Amino acid sequence: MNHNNIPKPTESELEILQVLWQYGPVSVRFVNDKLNEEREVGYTTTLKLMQIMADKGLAVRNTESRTHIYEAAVSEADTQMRLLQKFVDTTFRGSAMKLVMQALGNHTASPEELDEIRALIEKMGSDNDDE
Amino acid sequence: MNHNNIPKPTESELEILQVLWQYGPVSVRFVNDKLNEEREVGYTTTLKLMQIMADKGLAVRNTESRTHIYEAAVSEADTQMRLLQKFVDTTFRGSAMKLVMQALGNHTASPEELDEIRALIEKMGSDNDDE
DNA sequence: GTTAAAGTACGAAAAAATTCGTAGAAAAAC
DNA sequence: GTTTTTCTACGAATTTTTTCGTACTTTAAC
Repeated sequence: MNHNNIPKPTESELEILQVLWQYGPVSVRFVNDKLNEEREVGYTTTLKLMQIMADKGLAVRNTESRTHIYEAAVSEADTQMRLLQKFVDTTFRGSAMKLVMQALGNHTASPEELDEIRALIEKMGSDNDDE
Repeated sequence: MNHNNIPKPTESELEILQVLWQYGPVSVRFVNDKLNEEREVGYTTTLKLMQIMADKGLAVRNTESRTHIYEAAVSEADTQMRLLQKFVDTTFRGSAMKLVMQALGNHTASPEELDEIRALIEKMGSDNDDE
């Protein structure tokens, strides 16, 4: 089935997407093994989930060989952005800044990371005439 | 019922918590009206949810008068932190920095907000001119 | 060739979350 | 005082998500 608007992944689907994003086109067996490093999941459970994901358009699969190979059909950055948007809305009532402050305050950042953010801030401050 | 470890709120429960956090101790009617500003929700639906929340320990209620008054039993900041932690893990694979960059990059920040972040970064011990 | 192992398909059970209908009590309106 | 409105209680239907059992097919091992 080919849906035009891809829905947001569920928790379990996101776990699988993480594996697909990290390791590229892989088999169900591979994904299931990865998931089982964290928690016990049955093989057919993972299989079913990945089939559903293919159905929803979250993943694509190559069925040429008997062992189907799955690949993410949505980009990591896009998905993160979508989920972040929703998360900011529901949890931080839309205040991205509050989220940033909380995340920053809670995390021990390295000087390099802080420099990165500093650079981004400078860039944002200089050309904020667009968007 | 009094649970000792309060579970993380579901999506719907979080919506209700937002109202409780913003408006303090209020009635079910009040919460339901607020929710209906966004989307249609039946009164008994909201009622049931709030009863469940009281049961779980997410909210407390005063049943002295016929109209029960509900109040959040978990703090906004704590809950945000808990949910943020989980969100960073599942969506950004634990990289708070990537989340911050994404959130910053996606949001049009005011100069005041940027100053706030700049200040926070300075405070985090970044007064070194390395690299 | 037979047996065992590894795959997919798929329905359906189980679990979790959401929504609602109905009953009955209390308060308000008339 | 009767009727109407407003509230809680609560079971249960619905929907969504997750998990799994079983059947069947293909490949690998022996």
